[in-house]
Amino acid sequence: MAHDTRERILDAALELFSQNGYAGTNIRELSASLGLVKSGIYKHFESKEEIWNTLLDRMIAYYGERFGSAEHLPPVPDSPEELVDMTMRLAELTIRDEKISMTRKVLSIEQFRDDRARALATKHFLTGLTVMFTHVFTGMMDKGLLRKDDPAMLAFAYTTPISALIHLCDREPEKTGQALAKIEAFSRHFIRTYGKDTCHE
Amino acid sequence: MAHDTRERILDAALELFSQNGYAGTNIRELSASLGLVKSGIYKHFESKEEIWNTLLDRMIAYYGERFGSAEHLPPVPDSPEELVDMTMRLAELTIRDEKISMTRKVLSIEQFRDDRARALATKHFLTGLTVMFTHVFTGMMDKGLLRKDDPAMLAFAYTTPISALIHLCDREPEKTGQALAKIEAFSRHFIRTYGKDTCHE
DNA sequence: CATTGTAATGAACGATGGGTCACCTGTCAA
DNA sequence: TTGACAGGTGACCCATCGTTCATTACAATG
Repeated sequence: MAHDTRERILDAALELFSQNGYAGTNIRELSASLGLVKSGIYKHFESKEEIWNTLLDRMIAYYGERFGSAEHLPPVPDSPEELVDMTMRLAELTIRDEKISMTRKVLSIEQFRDDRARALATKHFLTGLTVMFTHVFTGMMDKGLLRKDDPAMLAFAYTTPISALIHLCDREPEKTGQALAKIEAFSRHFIRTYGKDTCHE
Repeated sequence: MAHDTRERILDAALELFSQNGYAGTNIRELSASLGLVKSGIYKHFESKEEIWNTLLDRMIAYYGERFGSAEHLPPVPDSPEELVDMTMRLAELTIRDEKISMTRKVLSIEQFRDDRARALATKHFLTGLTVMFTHVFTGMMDKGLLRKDDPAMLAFAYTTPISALIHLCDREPEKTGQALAKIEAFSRHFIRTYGKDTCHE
């Protein structure tokens, strides 16, 4: 019970912060959204800022254990089609998972005023995916599925367009369908371009 | 003088909003940053919200006349090197121009709570550059500088990675040098991949 | 010179923000 | 049964928020 409320506060805070930002959220509506009165919050956190810092701690820790460690690197695909599959699974997950989506929104909002949010935003939006797909593409080149090229550059060229579409979904969720279709089209186009057997004259 | 102060208020508001967001900015520090007392603001705007709306009007109008009209489409390059040049000029401009950079920051912060900011963010971050480079690449294919391919897809694949690096510069300005270098490297890599005479076996 | 209008001031206002505190309630261990 | 304590309540505190207003400073106009 004790722990439960603390977790519920963090959940609600993430939701509100991802909509209105830290400064745009007040303790009254935060507590109200949990069906308790505002002073109740202070039994679990000593200040609004502590809620924010705890939330950031969680986001940083979650990201670290989920994407930061080597053992969570995805398996190297055995065919171009498997790359598309893997990409789509990853994209759908990261778009549809409410918590991950809200985390991205919060980072978008707070990245310019909080240094830890700034650093995590760069990981989330740029370097994380690039590192992951550098590994994937290195493996695919070894297997002869991709032509020899700079895997880090390919990873960068592959993940940033997808990332842009993920951001679009955060901003305009009603375009999720189109965005996913575009991700798939892009993924196939990418393979057509960089696949081993491809030669355009 | 009259008009001047109004403009200075808008400039200062853009700067503060881009750092702390609309909710995180108060009229006192806004007026203080202009060397006047807070009530002075209300001779020029009737509310904080009117400042925000005026600022958004300006951003929307500026974007429309700057990137929205057909006559502002860039000339089609006559060589691959010219594409790199044009890209670098555009990137440096958009990164180093304080007002444009602050506009992007504001849109990042406010995109989830204001519908007009949401729409403008999608233009700024995604569709604007794509439309522009669809035109460029169509022209380059006609001139035989790029292999035949879907120009919209190429434009998407070309502009979104650059856009990601521009966002990085907004977030971590000290990385501007590396980011620009990476943009150039990416641009050259892109041409090596899609240039007409290229054939990887 | 008097007048008129505009920009700026500083004191004040009500509303709302985050945070505190004394109190109540139910649970559980001794 | 009792006592301690965690979790929740409502009244309250004070700083700060956006905003108003009577007044002043001053430039331009007649």
